Amino acid sequence: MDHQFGRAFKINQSSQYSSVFNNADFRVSSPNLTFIVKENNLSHGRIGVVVAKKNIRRAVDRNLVKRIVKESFRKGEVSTLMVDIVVLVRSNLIRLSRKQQNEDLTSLWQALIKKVNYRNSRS
RNA sequence: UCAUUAGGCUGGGUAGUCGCUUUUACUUUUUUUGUAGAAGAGGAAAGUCCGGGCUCUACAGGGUGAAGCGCCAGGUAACUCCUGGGAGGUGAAAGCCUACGGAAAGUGCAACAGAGAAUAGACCGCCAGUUUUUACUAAUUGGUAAGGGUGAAACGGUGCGGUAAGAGCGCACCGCACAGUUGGUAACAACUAGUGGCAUGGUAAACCCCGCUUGGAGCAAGACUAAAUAGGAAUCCUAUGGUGUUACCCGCACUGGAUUCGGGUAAGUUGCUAGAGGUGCUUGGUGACAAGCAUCCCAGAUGAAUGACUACACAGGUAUUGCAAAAUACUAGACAGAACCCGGCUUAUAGGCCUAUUGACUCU
RNA sequence: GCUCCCAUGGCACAGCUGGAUAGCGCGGCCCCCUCCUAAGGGGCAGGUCGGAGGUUCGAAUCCUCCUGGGAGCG
Repeated sequence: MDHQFGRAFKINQSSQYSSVFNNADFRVSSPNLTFIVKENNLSHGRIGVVVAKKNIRRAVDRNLVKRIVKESFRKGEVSTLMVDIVVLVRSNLIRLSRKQQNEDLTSLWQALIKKVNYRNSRS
């Protein structure tokens, strides 16, 4: 499997972010994370992580969370889906252990894939 | 060996897999893609508290105001920083701390207590005179700052003389001020058969005075490319006006301005990392630091690159067992992430290592 | 990147040209009033003035450094 993760896989403009926020197709969430999802016309998925300074105070932790989320996005199959994903992070995530974080993420990815497949089969 | 104090260094390691950013070479018609290689967070990157560089603004002119600093000498691009020295405070010592100019230019402040709180002050007390009384008792007039008491603070201290009682009233010693001499670049220190009888209480992180420093804005500074170009309509105000110009006035430069309607843009490149640079050696200096020589190129992201997983060894923490040594299990964790760049300050910081100092104990 | 403000009982505020018992309203507790409640009246508790240093005889107040919260400019 190809595990590339270049700049094309990131959402990197504020207009793109706001379009996802305003025209979201559906959401998937856990107590610590929320995924906001919108279908796109590209051949691959894109991801952007939003971490509020209020939720996670230290810059080290904020960057670490972003890296972890992107890493799991890259490893999984979600990057092949044609969706834009914005991830909102809550303050509890940093208190969990690394294992729990990964479990939380993988379960959310699976739920997301199910929803996308369901929508595709209906249309 | 234990404790104390001061200073410095380090800031987990090795291997593998998958990724990220920049870049070099090759590949490719250019972009892209691919292959191989190289580089990729800190001592505080932090707080934004000071000082500079750099950029723009009249290359900043004058005045008022405002802010900061304040023993002396040196270092530095500069500083409110650093080094060395002095003075004061503190500690048994090594050490540590100090916004450390002026209260003899002026103004103000000092609650409560106390007689009196700043051109001193008679509450008790002491002494003298007068009157009175059994009384050295009381009253009154005056003298008196030695004693008591108040307070954070009471207008030199101790002793002797002196006196009605007292008083720098006189003397000796101490302290203080001034002067001189010596040492020191200086702050300052030491000394004197010296002069003065003592004047000058505290507070300037109260106003203030003196001296020194500071024009303002900040890489979203600024420059360029492309696009849009921007000119249009209406109304109103006016060359004693507006902008540059972020305290105010003058001066200087440029110039008509404001509101509404409708419309458009907000993309990229550069600035951007060769620097008061790093490393090593030598020389000068007590030191901060400086000079010379050699050598190296060492992060440049932009919803923002340095991460994840696995294994091993070492040290650590927690729990259990154990007299202990140790064993087993779990855990991975110091503080923390560059955003134009430097010099400092301040704050956060697990564990480890090194050097010196002082004290105690033991041995030789 | 730059600049400024605030923090005082449970809550919202005053005191900030230094002077000691830190005050007011709402709330809490107790008592009175009422058949009972509300309203009304009386009383009580509750504060190391965000933290740490410094200046001063004396600091909520002045100065310095931190912590937390909020606002503005571009």
